[in-house]
Amino acid sequence: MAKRYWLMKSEPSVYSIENLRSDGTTCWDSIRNYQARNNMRAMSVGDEVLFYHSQAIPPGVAGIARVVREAYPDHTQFDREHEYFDPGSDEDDPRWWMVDVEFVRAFDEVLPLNEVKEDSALADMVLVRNSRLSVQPVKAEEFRRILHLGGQP
DNA sequence: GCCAACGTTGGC
DNA sequence: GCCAACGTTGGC
Repeated sequence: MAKRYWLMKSEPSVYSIENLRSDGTTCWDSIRNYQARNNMRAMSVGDEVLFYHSQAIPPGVAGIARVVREAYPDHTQFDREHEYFDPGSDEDDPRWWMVDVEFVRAFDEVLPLNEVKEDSALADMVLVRNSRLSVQPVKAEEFRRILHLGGQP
């Protein structure tokens, strides 16, 4: 399977690219949206991820991560104490899944969403067309274009 | 804080 | 299966 590309959103006040830098690797838990979950289940080890800061000033692409573990059940759905506990999920047939990603690098500066929106080559990005989806596919040429706009080699 | 866009729930 | 009501996301 050829390498694929994705974009994953995180609120930096909760978990930023700098948190990922210091952790090295993290599990992408607490996703409770079927489309986002399906996208995570389609990921392969080695796929590259644009790490996006939402609810930030400015919102935008903050860096790059890489998938290091394919989808496995999200433990938080079974944790009664957890905010995203899901009483409807069966341990033998879990509803929610997550992947592990590792830090690759941070952009020197966040590439702001408005610059993405202004770039005609990126007009069809899911990010531009459906601003709500938190885990989304990115085309190879879109990924390359984002890196270019973000000042990456 | 507002609100548009989207997703989910539940009555019928 | 439709659709109104409600909830959430996320830019601004």
